[in-house]
Amino acid sequence: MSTAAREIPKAYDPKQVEDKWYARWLEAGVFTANPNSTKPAYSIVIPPPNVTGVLTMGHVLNNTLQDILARRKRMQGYEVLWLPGTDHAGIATQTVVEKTLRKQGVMRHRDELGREKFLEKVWEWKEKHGGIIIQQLKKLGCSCDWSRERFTMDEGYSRAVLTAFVALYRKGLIYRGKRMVNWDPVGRTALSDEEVIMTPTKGHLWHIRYPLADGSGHVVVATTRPETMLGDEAVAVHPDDERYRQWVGKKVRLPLRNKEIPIIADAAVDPKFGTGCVKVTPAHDPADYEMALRYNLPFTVVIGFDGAMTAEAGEDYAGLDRFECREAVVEDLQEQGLLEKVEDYEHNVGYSERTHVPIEPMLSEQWFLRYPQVERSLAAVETGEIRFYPERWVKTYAHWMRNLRDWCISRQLWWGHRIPVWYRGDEVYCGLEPPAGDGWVQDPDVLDTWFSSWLWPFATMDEATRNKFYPTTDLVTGPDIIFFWVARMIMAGYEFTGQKPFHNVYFTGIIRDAQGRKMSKSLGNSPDPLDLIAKYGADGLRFGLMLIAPQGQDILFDEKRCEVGRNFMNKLWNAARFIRLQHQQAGSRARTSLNAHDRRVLAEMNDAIEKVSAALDQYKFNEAARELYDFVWSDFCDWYIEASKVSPNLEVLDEVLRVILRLLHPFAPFITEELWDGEGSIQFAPWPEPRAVEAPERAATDALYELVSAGRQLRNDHVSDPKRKVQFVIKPDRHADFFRSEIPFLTALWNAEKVTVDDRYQPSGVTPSAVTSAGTVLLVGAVDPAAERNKLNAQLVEVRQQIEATEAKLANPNFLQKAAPIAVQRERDKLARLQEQQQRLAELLRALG
RNA sequence: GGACGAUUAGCUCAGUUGGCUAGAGCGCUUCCUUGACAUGGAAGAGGUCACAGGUUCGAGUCCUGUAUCGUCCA
Repeated sequence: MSTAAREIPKAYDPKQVEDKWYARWLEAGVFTANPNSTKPAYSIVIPPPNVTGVLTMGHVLNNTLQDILARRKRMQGYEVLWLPGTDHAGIATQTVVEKTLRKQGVMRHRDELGREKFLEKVWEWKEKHGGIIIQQLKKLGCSCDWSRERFTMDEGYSRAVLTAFVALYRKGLIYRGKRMVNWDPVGRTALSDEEVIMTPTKGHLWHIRYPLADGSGHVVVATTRPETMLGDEAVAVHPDDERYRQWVGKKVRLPLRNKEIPIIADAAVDPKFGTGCVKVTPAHDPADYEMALRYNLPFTVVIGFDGAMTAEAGEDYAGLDRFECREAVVEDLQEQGLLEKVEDYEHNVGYSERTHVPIEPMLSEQWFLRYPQVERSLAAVETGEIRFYPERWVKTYAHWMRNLRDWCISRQLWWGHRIPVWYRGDEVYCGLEPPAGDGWVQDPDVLDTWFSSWLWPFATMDEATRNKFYPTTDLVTGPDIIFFWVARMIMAGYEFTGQKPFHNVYFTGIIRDAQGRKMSKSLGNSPDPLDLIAKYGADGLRFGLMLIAPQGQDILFDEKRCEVGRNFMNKLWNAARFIRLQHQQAGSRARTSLNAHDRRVLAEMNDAIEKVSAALDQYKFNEAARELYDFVWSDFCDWYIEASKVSPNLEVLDEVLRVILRLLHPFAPFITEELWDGEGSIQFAPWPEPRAVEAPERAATDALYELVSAGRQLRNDHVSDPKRKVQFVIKPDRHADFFRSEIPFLTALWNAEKVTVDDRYQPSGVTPSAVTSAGTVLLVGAVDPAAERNKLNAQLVEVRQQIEATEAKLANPNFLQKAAPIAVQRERDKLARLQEQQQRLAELLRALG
């Protein structure tokens, strides 16, 4: 082995390569987008991860896809902007910081610190833990323009958020009002409808007797939340319900509270629920709230913002937690003989997305937004002005857009953009700056984080950048935030820029573990991507993931996938290593002197270019990855490199490798850069285009490869000693001259002593043989005649079955008449081939005696 | 209850507008360290394409229904 060859390690080690190249790329500034470039623009904005978050498999998937898009466009000659950044994630970050400060004994509740002091602590936290995820994205190889990194709480961005608020306020789209909202008693804040997760929960249905005020009996109401009865203001039945018609207008005496409340009739009551007679708690149930408005019922608040019972609940219950109170109420009802029965009951309970506790419907003063540009945003997606991939998400989007309810945008948090509204007595002022004069007090609430991120595609850009790169080209995100983010960005885009924010939206799948469970921190089933990168390399992780990420389907992730990716990189490494070693040896045919293998691989390379390009154009990343995998491993390594060992054509080897590296670069940026020997960085090497090639003899090479496999099988079945040199004879039915010219190739791949092509060969005695579609392969040497006969008979049975099936088809006049002529011809050809094989098998059997 | 998706080898998935003998990877069995690669090579076993109808000369592929699983919405 020459010294040069020894310098190329046998196994690919990504550690030696990845960090080195990323540092060089940063140094060269190759990711920085130039707004003055004359190249066509291509842009993506990153879905900003939580600033204090860490990289998850979901991020790996999402950002690999974006990087593939960005890198390919760079190669295709676009000026690419991939704009990164992070999100302040109001409630999530505040919750985490509060928890930590409590654990450190700094405070029990944030009120002890006060707003300013607390925010200082959050910023400290952000400085310490923010940016981890950015470093992780770099490890993954993401080609973001880091010079444009943004944070939703940055000064400029904050100003954009407040400006948007003021504009919408002045348009009358933002208003303040006392409404029934989703209250998170642990986070102590209101939430939007989207932040409530409905979860089927096992509970009970309590049937409670409410005595009639006139003492003439009782009605039975069914409820899943008995503690709310303390705030009941009516009992309701459906107006058409015959069972209760005579009760309507009477009064019942509310147990435990000893007050009279009316029985009303309302069409909102479901007569099939429970007894068909329901309690009405105006202050603690959205449906009851609506009913109360219709009937002018009072709103008695019995549960406070902290989730504990208020004084209105009565002295027996005031101060109890809502769930303790439930038990107490049930116990008391039971004692008074008013509990008719208890059933097990499963129903949907809303949980806070963040704190995971049951949401409390609560009457409270909040800010709401009437969504702008709804019609236009809906039409844009339905007409394909904005395209969704996969398209089926259009329906989900449209359904949500058609059933919009005003967005509760205020949060009772401190970490976030403070609402730009000031009060003085009855005066209200909305503006970017506090109004002049004394005595103005700013609204204490902050805005929903999504009220800032819906501006992300344009508020992250300065004017020059916007002129070049807005509207952005592609957005890559998960379908779980289609309402939270995607839909709202579209509305914001039209409202504030008059344009759509992006042309295409690609929705990824959700990453699950091997058992199909969603990856989550609490389950501990989510691997740390950095560990995976350390073990398999970023390229291996990326490629392994891409192979299993079908468009819009959920992805069952298993670490095995990374092995596939790593192994593929090693395979590629070694193919390149082989070519380098060849360069050090004498003897190569000229580029112009192509043999059948060269022509074939060049034609297959063209197919690969076309298929990979087409797949990427349609966002079918896994198809592109699979095509590359198959082309590299099977066509290039298994067949072409093997043929090259017999007769190399170095220029073709180099050419194919260079195309492979370029096609693979978006998926595996590091190894392809390392192996690239062209001018400059591979990042700006032109994306390959198919070019005219000499027609490959596909039928002949197919037949040749079939012969190779048949011969190997004979060897495997009949020769136990792998070192033993054997002799093969081919009795060709076609391609005889070609086979003859490929004797060196066959000899090498069969590890044979001698290969002969002879169409008149007559075996003496028992000779193991195999019939292929282009001829018979015989392995010269004695074997067990019975075993040979069995094998041939088995093959004969199979061939006969196929002959019968094909004959039946061709005997069908309908088929002959109606099928496409080419389909008929195919069947005829197939039959002829099969009959030929049958004949060969019969001959061999006869020869065996 | 509504919408959408899935159901093909032990596992995870391909399978274009219906048309050669339904493919791949992993796993499994046998053999192999031969000068690219054991992160590898060769060969093999393994499938009633969820079920039931229908359309068609022909259905894994199209239509209808059913079942199971998943996601979103109410």
